Amino acid sequence: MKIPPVKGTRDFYPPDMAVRNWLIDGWKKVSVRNGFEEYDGPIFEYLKMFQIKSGDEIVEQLFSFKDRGGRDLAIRPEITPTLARMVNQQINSLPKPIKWFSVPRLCRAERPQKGRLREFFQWNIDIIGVDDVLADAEVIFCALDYLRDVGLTPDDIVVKISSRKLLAAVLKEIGVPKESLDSLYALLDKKNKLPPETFEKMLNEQLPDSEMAGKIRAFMGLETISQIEEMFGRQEAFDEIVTLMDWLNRMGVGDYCKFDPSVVRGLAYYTGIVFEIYDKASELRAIGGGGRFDDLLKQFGGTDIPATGFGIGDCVLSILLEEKGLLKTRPQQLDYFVACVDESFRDAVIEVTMRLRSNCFASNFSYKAVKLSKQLKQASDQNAQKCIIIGEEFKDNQLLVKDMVAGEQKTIEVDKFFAELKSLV
RNA sequence: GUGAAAGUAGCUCAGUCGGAUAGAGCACCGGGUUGUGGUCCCGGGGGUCGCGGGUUCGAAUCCCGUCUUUCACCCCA
Repeated sequence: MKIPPVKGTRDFYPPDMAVRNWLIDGWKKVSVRNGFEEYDGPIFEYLKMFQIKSGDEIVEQLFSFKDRGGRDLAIRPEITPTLARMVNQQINSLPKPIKWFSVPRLCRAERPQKGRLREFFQWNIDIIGVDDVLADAEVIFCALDYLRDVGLTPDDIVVKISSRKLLAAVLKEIGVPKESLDSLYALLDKKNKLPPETFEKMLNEQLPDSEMAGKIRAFMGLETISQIEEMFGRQEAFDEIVTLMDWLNRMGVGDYCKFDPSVVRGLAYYTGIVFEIYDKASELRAIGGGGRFDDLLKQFGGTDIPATGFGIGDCVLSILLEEKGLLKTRPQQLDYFVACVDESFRDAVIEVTMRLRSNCFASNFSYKAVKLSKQLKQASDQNAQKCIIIGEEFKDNQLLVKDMVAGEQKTIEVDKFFAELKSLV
């Protein structure tokens, strides 16, 4: 019986795995050089952990199950609740600020489509315990540090930045009642994702006052902070976003960043700076996004401590990098391939190979003592840097070492060869 | 969860007014007489045409269902 892979999942054959490793190694490397430490949690948690932050409707998007003790559990669709739980558990003993990162494997029971699968990897970084906007800048820098490192330029991607505080202030200025804010955020978040007519219709439904609706529409279309100041007067939240932009410029990533009031983020828990990273052509869904969530740890039963962070998934990013020709792989690398001219040298092949391996050199050999030309082909296929050819000269304790890149070869005494290797390690 | 399109070898695809042993390129395996790879030449294996049912003398081809993929919704933590 043939069993197909589960809907929305991927098999990682060695070439795919090489790409995945390259991608994730890059995330980890950049996290570490930005001063973040890696953490991880279990891949399943209590179902209710995921309801605290996102509500009941999210349960439909979860892979959930009962364990044998009747506990309601779910495979993690995000790692932020786990982060909150872990931080809260040891809040008093953790040195502040907490700068942690993780690359969790996540599952969401959504309908797969371009750039969205049911199982994926997501790079998360978070700074907990700093309410300075500098931390938001550092988080954005960290994302761009990676994206720039892999070769994406300001012509390829843009970080659209706004502020929940600013949005709240403007909506208050406009006269929107406080109780309509959350549902309005959800709608505004969709502005660029819906056809204009549909957005208009939904906006009018939520906000019958046409004067208010008009002002909101005008606000969403603004491109600079000073325009907002002209239209709505100076707001306290301005300083914060001006400072953020200033930091990003000083950090050298200002040309990737753009103020954009239409960035809202759908989730209710964001409290300050919010941002989303898009491909410049806007043909793909968001590459990633994040923002400040100062109340979240408290909601998870912890202390009142500020936090900011982001998440970037592997699916959309891979598509973009592939399109730009920037996707690299890290294929199999062999230091040595040990070949022999005929069957009589098989024992020597095994002996030499294992000795190389014991000295920490990646080495391989052919199970069948096929023709030397075939063995060399295998060596090429496996990207061996060098080949050791064992033939008649082995009887005089000599090895033939062939450089597969340069094509040169030389004979060397066995003991001398291994002595030189040791000095290399 | 809703709607649309697609599914033929490991991959990219050809093949349908319904007709005989279903093809190509790439990949894979083997060979090209003495101990040298990344090129070339020759040969080979591999498909119950996604799966199940129906119509028909006969189905890869037509119809229905189902699964998967892709696209658009819902959603996007």
